[in-house]
Amino acid sequence: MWERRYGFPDPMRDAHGERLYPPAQVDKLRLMRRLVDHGQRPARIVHASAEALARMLEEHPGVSDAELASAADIAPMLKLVRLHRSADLSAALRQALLKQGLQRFVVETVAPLAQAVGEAWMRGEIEVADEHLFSEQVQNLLRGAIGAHDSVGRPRVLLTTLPEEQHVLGLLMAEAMLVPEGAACVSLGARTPMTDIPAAALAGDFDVVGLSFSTAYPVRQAIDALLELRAMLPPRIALWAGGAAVRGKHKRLPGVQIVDRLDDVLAALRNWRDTSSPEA
Amino acid sequence: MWERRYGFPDPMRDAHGERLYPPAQVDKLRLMRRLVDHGQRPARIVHASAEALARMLEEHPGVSDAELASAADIAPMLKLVRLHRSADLSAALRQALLKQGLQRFVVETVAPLAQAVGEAWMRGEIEVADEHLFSEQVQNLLRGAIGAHDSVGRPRVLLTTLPEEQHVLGLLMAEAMLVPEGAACVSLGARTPMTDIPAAALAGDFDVVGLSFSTAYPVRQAIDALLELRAMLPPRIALWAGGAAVRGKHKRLPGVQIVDRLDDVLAALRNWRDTSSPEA
DNA sequence: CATTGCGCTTTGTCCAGGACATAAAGGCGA
DNA sequence: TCGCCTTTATGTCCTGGACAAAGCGCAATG
Repeated sequence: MWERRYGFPDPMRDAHGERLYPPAQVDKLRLMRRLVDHGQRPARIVHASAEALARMLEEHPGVSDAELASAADIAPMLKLVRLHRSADLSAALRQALLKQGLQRFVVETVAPLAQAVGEAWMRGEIEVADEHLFSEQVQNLLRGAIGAHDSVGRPRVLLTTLPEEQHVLGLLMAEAMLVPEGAACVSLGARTPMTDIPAAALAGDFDVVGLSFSTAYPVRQAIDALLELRAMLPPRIALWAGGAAVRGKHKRLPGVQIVDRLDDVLAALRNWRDTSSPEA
Repeated sequence: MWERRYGFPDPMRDAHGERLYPPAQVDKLRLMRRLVDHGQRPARIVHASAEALARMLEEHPGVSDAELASAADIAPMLKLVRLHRSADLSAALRQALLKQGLQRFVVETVAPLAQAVGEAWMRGEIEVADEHLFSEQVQNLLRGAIGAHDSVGRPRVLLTTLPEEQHVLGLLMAEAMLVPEGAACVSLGARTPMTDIPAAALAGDFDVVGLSFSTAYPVRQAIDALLELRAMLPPRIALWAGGAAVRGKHKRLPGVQIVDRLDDVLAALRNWRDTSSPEA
């Protein structure tokens, strides 16, 4: 479609008329994708040179001042990710966990570091492999810490993502916030089909269903899916949603508890206990 | 394409000519997909009724006798998966791990149970959510157990999957086999781009790169990718590959160590140490 | 008797131009 | 300054044709 409309990309053709993309065009497309993911529109950037696009990425609005401030604490760890120092990164994370405790570790270390890693990837400063490495190390640590808690309390929370969303860190962070408060969390991991979610929620006697949506998730699709899910779930089961795609969408999502920041998970939990305990 | 060629599916159309698939056709397509994944060809099954397809699934060749035998031991756990008893399943797995130790747990419990769960899903006896739940519980346990070991020995092994392969259990099982033997494993999780793998292997001073391919992975694609990767890696870095898609393909993959069964991971490890220790 | 090679059949993907639903942006009035 | 509405931008779907590639069976060979 871009080819027809903007004249770019303009691939070569093989002997049978199929498109062959020169590396230079692929590189430019990768740069464009990052900018589009950040809100730029294709028509605005399609005619810029690769160098100009790279410059736009570096000048990108970036993290807010508040986040930059906390970034000072996590800078050393970000450097370890950049240098592929997996063993050192693992040790640094473990130390932070021991020092801060699970909940503070999530709020003060994992969340800002994940954001910083994502930003760095957006700017092309680190590679996919580094991002994967970071994600794995955090998963190892969080899963271990979560596993150390019992899960027998209330509410019983079912955590997962929709099929298009494959990022799991959001779920794990939520679980790590909830478990120390005595909630019983069960995570289905990523990519659970829509129709399976209400079935699983009913079968497992859950009080809350929690979904996570990362930046890349289409806002409209997230809202439609949440409203549909709300209609499929009985009223006694609460629906919580968190992540960039639903931030600030309270108004458009009646009956859905929006979790804008990690702290809000705890607020939602208190709220649930206040409104539900009388009947228990 | 099937619509043009076989006359099925035959969707309704909305006011603007776009296809609308009645639930019955979607159900039949789901049954067909399972059969196709098991090697049936579309033309053979497209004209059968939904009932006939369901019968074909149940009569499907299924597990071998040897696997059935060991399945007797895991039957109780499979039942817990079916009944969505997440807490009991978690406890049963934990107990098996303590009793058997990490390596035996992987070989005797996790692997056959994963296979049984996959088979049950294929037959429609359990839902996607159950499979996810099982996978999550196993991940929690294995990651915790792996994290308890140091990773400072040799060989240094980099584990991951290619972009089309999202199953992570194979990697975790391999890691769980290797770590108790004193190998230093780093997993990048699933879906690492081809070009990032050699870069990460060189940057991290690795001796071995290990890839996992599940049943659904196209055999041809796996072989091409492995040969390409072999050419991109320096000779001193070994390339190991495991999973259903590469089983028995030794001949077509010179220079690649094929891991047919979990035990072969240990054989490959011994082999590497025998051939590499003299120079160390 | 197992195995390799070859040709036929089956199956999936690509091509092109047209149409239109839907999201974002900009203008206008309250 | 906010919210609504029009206009523009953007992505997805449609159709029918063509062809590459994967799978299957048969024949020939060690």
